[in-house]
Amino acid sequence: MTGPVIRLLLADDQALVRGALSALLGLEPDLEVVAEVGSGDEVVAAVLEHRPDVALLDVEMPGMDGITATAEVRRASPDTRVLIVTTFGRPGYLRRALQAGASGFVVKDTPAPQLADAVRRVHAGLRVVDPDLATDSLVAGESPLTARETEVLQAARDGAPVAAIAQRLFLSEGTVRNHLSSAIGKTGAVNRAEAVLVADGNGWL
Amino acid sequence: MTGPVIRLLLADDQALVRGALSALLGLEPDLEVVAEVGSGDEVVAAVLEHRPDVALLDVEMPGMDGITATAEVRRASPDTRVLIVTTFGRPGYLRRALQAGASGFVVKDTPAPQLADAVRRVHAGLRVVDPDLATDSLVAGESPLTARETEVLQAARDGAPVAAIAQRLFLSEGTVRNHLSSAIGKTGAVNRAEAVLVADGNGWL
DNA sequence: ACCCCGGCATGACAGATGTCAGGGTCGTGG
DNA sequence: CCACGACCCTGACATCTGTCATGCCGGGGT
Repeated sequence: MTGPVIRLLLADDQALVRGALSALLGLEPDLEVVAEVGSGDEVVAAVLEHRPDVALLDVEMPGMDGITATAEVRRASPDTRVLIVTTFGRPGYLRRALQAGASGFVVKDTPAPQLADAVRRVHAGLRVVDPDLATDSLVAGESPLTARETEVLQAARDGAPVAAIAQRLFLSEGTVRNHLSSAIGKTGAVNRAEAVLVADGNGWL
Repeated sequence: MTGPVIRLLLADDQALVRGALSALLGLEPDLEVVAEVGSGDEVVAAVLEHRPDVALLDVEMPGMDGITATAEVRRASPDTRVLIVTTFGRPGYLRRALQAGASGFVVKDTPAPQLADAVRRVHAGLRVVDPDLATDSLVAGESPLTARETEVLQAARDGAPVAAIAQRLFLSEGTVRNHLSSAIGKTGAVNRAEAVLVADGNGWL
């Protein structure tokens, strides 16, 4: 092995998955995992300390989500490329990750041998996105919800009644009902519960 | 390496995670992954074909959940022990998995080096359960919901209105409302949305 | 026999949800 | 300046949700 090694950072809150991915990538002679972190807010510090070539970030992590961490990494270490590795291929996630500066986006349904390939392509400056997911992203489009509607729908996630949401967000109950109604209409749902599922599934929340 | 090898089967619907676990366990000289499947309904056939010593099963899989697959495996191949490896350490899952015949239950938050240890202990006839999870299980207890209440609450998961649930389950709307009301009371929730979350979080659905 | 329990059903009703109309304020762009 | 969109608010109202009381049926246990 005389060629250069691609240095990697892994960020995933599930320790077992993180360790397994490290083992998988560690089998590749041209890849080396130099750091692993379990929460989003540890990513940038680890990037600055270890200077990886490619950071593989999960989306849903405690402390900071992978998309926000992507933007931070790109700002703090422009030479580090980001590959998102996530359970849910939600169109909104794809769009926002690419806008945040990610070079690639793979879902955990991807066959294992393809991950090392994706890492190498990202490292070589290419963009790696599943074509089906790209299509879904075009179909789902950008979130039709205003920031406030998104916030109210987020608050409605756990079934909170209008009064509780109004209290939590310092709004009147009528305003909350209006925002929910609007979000229900924009997502084509029959009620708030379904609106939450639609928006969540599209990565709009 | 002169000792015996423990033969493993992996079942997880996420190809990347499955492959990564295979790589992780494959690093152990006394472990050998002899089969991998991506859905629950493929588990038994693969067990019968490959005769693994230990089957590592995820819970939430298409085709058949890992708990049902556990019972099937234990019936079809009593010499094969089952280790559940799951994202969600829900108390109800733990209880039902052990009752179905699983010898171990680990969550994906478990540090990677502990997985091989867990496999060896299960193979040696020991039982492997996280003590915190066992405590949660005792606290949460068995589901207080009747089968019918569970079924109605399941149907309510995606926000379906009462009329739609009644139609889907061939019940009257009044009966659906009664079952939902009962489930809300038993879970201590304020409405059906919260009841779904409570029951889900406890592994009762 | 009776009793208990779970499941299903009906009906009444209070409160919550969602829709719609209308109005005001603020910031942005032409 | 005006127009527009986002946000917030109020009020009216139809519909849905959840609760409660009541009753019937079937199965299992004593």
